[in-house]
This record gives sequence, C-alpha cells and structure tokens, in this order.
Amino acid sequence: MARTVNEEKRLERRKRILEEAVILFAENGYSNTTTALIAKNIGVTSGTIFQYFPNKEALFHAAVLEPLEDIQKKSLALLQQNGTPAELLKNMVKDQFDHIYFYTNELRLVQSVLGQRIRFPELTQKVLDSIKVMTDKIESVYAEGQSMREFNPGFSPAMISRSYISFLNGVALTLGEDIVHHPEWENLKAHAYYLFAPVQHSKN
Amino acid sequence: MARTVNEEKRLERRKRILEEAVILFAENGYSNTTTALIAKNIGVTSGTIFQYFPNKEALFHAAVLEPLEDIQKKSLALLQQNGTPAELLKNMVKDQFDHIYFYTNELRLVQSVLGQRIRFPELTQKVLDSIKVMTDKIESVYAEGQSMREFNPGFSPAMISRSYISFLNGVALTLGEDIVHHPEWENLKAHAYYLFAPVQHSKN
Amino acid sequence: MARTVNEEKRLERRKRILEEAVILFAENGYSNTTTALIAKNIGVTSGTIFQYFPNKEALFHAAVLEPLEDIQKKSLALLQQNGTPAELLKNMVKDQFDHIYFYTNELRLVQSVLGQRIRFPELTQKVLDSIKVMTDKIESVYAEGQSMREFNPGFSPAMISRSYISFLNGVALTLGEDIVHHPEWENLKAHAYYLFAPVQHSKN
Amino acid sequence: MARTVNEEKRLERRKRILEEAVILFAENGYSNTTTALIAKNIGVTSGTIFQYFPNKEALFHAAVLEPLEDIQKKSLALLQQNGTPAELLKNMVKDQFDHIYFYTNELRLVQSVLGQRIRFPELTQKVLDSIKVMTDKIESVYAEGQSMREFNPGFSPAMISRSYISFLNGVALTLGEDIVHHPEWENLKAHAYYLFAPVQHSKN
DNA sequence: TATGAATGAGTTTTCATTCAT
DNA sequence: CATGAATGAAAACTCATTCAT
Repeated sequence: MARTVNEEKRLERRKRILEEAVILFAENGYSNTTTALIAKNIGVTSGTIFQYFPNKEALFHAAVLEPLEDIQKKSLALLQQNGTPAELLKNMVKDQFDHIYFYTNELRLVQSVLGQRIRFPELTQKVLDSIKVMTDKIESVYAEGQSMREFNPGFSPAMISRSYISFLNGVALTLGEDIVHHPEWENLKAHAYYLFAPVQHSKN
Repeated sequence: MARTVNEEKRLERRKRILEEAVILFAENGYSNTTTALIAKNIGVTSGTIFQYFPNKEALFHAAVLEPLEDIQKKSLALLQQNGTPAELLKNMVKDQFDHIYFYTNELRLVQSVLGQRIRFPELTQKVLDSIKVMTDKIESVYAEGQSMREFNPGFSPAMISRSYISFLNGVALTLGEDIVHHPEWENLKAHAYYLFAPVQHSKN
Repeated sequence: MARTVNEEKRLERRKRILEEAVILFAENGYSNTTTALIAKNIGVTSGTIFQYFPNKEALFHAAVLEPLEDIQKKSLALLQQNGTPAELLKNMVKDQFDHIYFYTNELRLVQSVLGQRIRFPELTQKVLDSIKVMTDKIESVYAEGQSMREFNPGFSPAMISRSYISFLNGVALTLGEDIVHHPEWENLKAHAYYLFAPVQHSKN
Repeated sequence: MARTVNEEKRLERRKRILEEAVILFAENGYSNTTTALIAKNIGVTSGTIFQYFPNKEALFHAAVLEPLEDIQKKSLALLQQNGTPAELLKNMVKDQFDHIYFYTNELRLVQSVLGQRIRFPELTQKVLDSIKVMTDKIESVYAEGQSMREFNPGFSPAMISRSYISFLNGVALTLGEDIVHHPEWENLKAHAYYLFAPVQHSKN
C-alpha cells in the first residue's frame, strides 16, 4: 500500500512532465525545447526529468504518442456506439472539431513529426500506424453507410477517410487562436462533414 | 559585362544553396539541419554559406518564402487566365495536386513554420500573409462562380477557400512517397475540387 | 545551512575564474584570451565558465570592475582615516605605489578598457565613473590641505587629482617586472607625491 | 621613370592603408579590427591589403612603429635645437601636449601594445626600445640642465625622464575628447613641465 | 529520489589568407 | 596589380546527460 502511494506520486509527476513537454515541444519544436526548461516550468530541477524518461527523445516519443492514443481511443469509442453510420460519423466530426482547439498542441506535435520523417523514422511509423487504425475504422463505418444509402456510393471509402483526416490536420495546422471564435467556424465544421458526401434526403 | 558573369555565378550558387536547404530543412527540421551539412552536400565548405546568407535563420527564411512565392505566383497566374470561374478553379486544383509531390518539401517547410509560430513569429506572419493573398484570390473567383451559378450559392466563399487550403496542406502533410502513385490518388484530387461544391448541371 | 555550503563553493569557484580571467585578459587582451584557456588554467572544462558568467563579455566586465572597486574602496578608506590631508595623501600614494606591482594586471585591464572605448562603451563609462569617485575624493582632501597651507595654493585641485591619477596609470602602463626592484623605484614613488606640490616647511 | 610613378602610387596606397589601420586598431583593438574593414574604409577590396603587407600582424607592427618613429623623430629634433636645456624641454613638453590630441590614436596604439606584452613580445620590445631612445635623450638634456642649475639637482635624471613619459602616457590614456578644451587643460600642461622640477628663479 | 554542478561534444559564425581571373 | 569568392581553422556558447551528495 505504501508502495502504491509512491507509485501514484511517480505517475502524477510523470504526467506533469508530459503535459509540459507537449506544450513546449508543440510551441517551440523539439530542438528548441530544452529539458531544463521543461523541468523549470514544472518546478523541478534538470536532473529529475531523467528519473522519469531515459532521455529527451523518449520523452518526445511519449509526448507525441500518448495523447494521440487518448484522442484515438475517444474517437474510436464514438464510432462504436449505437446509431447509423451517418449519425456516428457526424458525431465524430462534431466531437473532433469541437475539441480541435483543445488538442491543438497534440495535433501540432503529430504534424511536426510527420514533417520530420527522416529524423524520427520509428516515431513517424508509429504515428502513421496510429492514424491508420483511425482511417480503417472510418473506412468501414463509411462503407456501411454507403450500403445503407446514407452516403454517396460513388466515392471510395479509403479515399474519403484519408480526405477527412487530411482536412482535419490541415485545419489544425492553419488554425489560429482567432479562428475557432470566428463566425465562419461553424460553417467550416459543417464542411468537414460535407467531405463525406452525405446524401441529403430532404434538405432541398 | 564581366560583372554580369560574376553576378550570374553568385545567383546560381545562391540557388543551389537554397535548393539544398529546402530539402534538408524539410526532411530534418530547422535545428537538426546543420549549415555544415548543407554546405557539404553541395560541395562547398562551411564558410561559403555565410557569403550568401548572413546567418542560418536568414537562409531558413529564404528557403521558406522564396519557393512559396514562386508557387503562389504560378497559381495566381492560373486564376488570371481566360475561362469561367469553375474552369479556372478546376485548373488550379489540378495543377496544384499534380505538382504536390514536386513541391512536397516546400509545402512541408511552410507547415513546419506554422507548427512553430512562437519560435518564428515574423516568418509565420509572412507565410500567413502570403497564404492570405492566395485565399483572397480564390475567394473572389469563387464568389464570381457562385453568381454565375457554377457553385452552390449556399457556402461562404471565405470558408470555402480556407477549406481548400487546409485540405491541400493536410494532404501534403500526410502525403507519403507511395500515395501519388496510389490508385486512389486520382480520386483524392477529384475530391479536392468537390470541396468547392460545384453544381453538376448535366454531368450525369 | 546546506545551502550555505553550496553557495560558498560557488563563490569560491567564481572567484577562481575571475582571478584567472584578470591575469589572462591583462596579459593577452580580451579577444586573444579564450574562455577555454581560462577554464583549462583553473582545471575545469569549457562549459563551466558559462555556469558562472552568462557570456565572455560579462566575465570581462566583472574582471575589470570588481577588482577596481576593491582597490578604490581600499584607497578611499585610507583617505577617511585620521590625519592631516598631507598625511592622508602621502599615505595613499605610498600604499598605491607599494601595491602597484601587485595590482598591475588589474590596472592594465582598466587601461585596456580605456584604450578601447568604442568597443566597450558601457564598461568604459563605469570605469570612468569609478575613477571619478576617486578623483573627487582626492580633490576634496587636497583642497582642504591647501586651506591648511600644506599644499601650494596656486594649483587647481581638479587638475592635481587628475594629474596624479594619470601619473599612476602611466607608471603602471610602462611598468616592467624589473622596475619595482630598480634603485630608481623609491625616487619615482616620491615623485608621485611631489606632483601634489607639497609645501616643504622645514624639511631641510 | 615610369617605375617611379608606380612606386609613388604604391607608397601612397600603403600610406592610406596605414592611416586607416591606425585609426581602427586604436579605436577597436587589434582583434576587433578586421582587415576587410580597413580595406572597405579606404575603398579597396579585401585582398589588396595583402599586396602591401604580408599579413595582419605585420600591418599592425607598421601601424604601431612607423608613427611612433615619426613622433620620436620630431621630439628628438626639438631637443637638438639651440637653447638652454630648460628651454628645450619646455618646448618639447609644449609641443607634445599641444599635439597630444592629434596623436591620440598613435599613442593609444602604443599603449595597447604595452598592455599585451605577452601577446606581442617583439613588438613590445621595439616599442620599449623606441621609448628608451627618447628617455635617454631627455635624461641627458635634463642632466645638462641640472648642471646649469636650471633644474633641481636633487632628482635623478633617469627617474625624471621616466616620470615624464609615464605622465604623458597616463594623460593620453585618460584623455577624453572633452579634456583638451577643458579650462583645466592649460594647467595640466604646465604641470607636466613642473614634473621636471625646474628652479624658479624670479617667478615670485 | 531529487538535486544541480560539471561535462564536452556539437553548432554557428567569423575572418585572415589564398588564388584564379 | 586588384579583385572577391572560397577556404577552414578557431572560438563562443548550448545543452543533454551524468553523478556525487
């Protein structure tokens, strides 16, 4: 039991380090973020970081992958619920775009990895794998939706799911602090769903 | 005349440095690209770089902005030609996606800047300004197309142009070497134009 | 208490760096003294210097100003003691010239700054300010001595104090290792006091 | 004859380089003065300097020694004229202090060498030799003046001449642009001569 | 476990000097 | 002779990482 308390403390501190790392890596890039600054920002000294992560690169890996998995998990869960494919996808889009600002740092981190594939090859692979899990799921839900005539059957599910992920990333990338409060924002969100080419029954 | 020869040589070499810088910065990121490596890759010694650029950051700025301007100029020219708005935009989309692989490095460079706004504030501003010129132009062409009933009049031109640019960037970001030769690629290109919500008169 | 031990260690090491810096800067000049050499001479590695001084220039500033202040303080204290102005000034001259060899490096450092005013403008100003404190004090003591008929009343105290400081600096500048042990040395010291134009009552 | 014209041109340009070198070395120090700047300031390109001086150090040597010799020559000439020792020395002091501002750069250069003896050992030696020629001459003139009862016979000529040179250097060192136009300046000049301890016959 | 001083390899940048034109 | 591009050695400074306390 005493162990557990210590264990909890350790996890708590590890989490704090990771949180700060996500912010700083996302804002300043990998190389321009010093481990000393991360340490300072959370009120520990430089050596402490290395009690929790073997080196800076491992910390970066964790900062990129762990939040990505959380986000994925959440989105996958949304697609596992009850509802028609169209409802599920609409729901997922809404959720992702509603939280896009909240996850900006995490998404930028992912993007920065994709922008430096040669430098971080294994990490890139893991990120792409993680994204693939997502697109695969979207693909299968979409295909089912097509068979139910909820979506235009003329499009390839693989292409559609890629398009959506690209769009999501592109929006996050060009996202500024001002945009989510911009009057156009709601329309942009709607347009994300439009990418799926839903069949509009009685919209006309 | 003698001057012109030297001037040409200088420009030629400057161009070579810039080309190599684009490749390396895009592949490895700013901090992980050493000026010495750029020099080595083009067959000069470390000091030579600094005969052409005052420092590494200036080289980075040039590597980001100069190609961006070239790309923009080309795209803007396409929108200035004769043709209906729909034709012009279709043309532009085709051109940009046909060359996306050719410009992957340049686009990634732009993306890496946007991903590190705090670190490169002025450069970020210039990039955003440059992008705005593009979206503004697309907006006006699109609005004209709407008035000509070529595009669905229910969408805001500002949102549409943003969406397209986001999509373009998102695709470039998640683009792998394999994708452009993938059977899905042609469909993805078509989907980019679909974002503009063209009215399909008698296409069926 | 534990803190105090560390603090003391830090101060001790800082002092060692400064001592070595004074020697090397004075002997080789600012630019020709490498931080690596300073480090090596005191048995640490290159990076350690920068744990104690933010950069080379700051180290130089400290190496110039801190000893200067020590010397000033000591001399000012001498002028604050009991005694007639003539006694005080004679005392000060004796002390300064007795220690001139001990402080040669420190004085040369000050001189090298004055010889590069354009390069070290703020430092020059601080040095001049520091010197002014000294000359002002000498001036006032001298003026009092004049009113007491200890000094020739025909001279301007401002000029006299400047002359003395110039002489002191000039001697330090042209001082060689051999001079202080030279038979002429005692006479030179006496001549420094002669600059004050003391009235020789019944010395003969 | 054609040769002579070229020869003159060379000498002229060499002189221009030297003039500029004196200014820049004096103002910024040896290391902080780049050969490229010297070249630029006189309107030639970087390589040209090395057509006239084998390397930077040789240029520095020339910039230090040549003006020093000129100044020495002039002062020695003054001491070779007709007149009593007192007249000659008074004359020399007047001349040197009248021109001290004119020669500030040259004097500072000499001082900067003396301040970096370990770095410029041969140059230091030459400078000290050159100064010795001067002090020797002053010494002999002074000794003659003592024998003629123009100067206080109680002082050692060697000490007196050293004192004067030290004073001259000290004044030049602490000299600011403002001082030569300062009301105290004339008194300071007079005090320089006072160092020689002249016997004031009927001044009272 | 946390600390934080020391390390030292690595990077940018400068600049005297060379040499082909 | 003058040019000025290229060189490459040298120096300041950074920072992840270690380790004695």
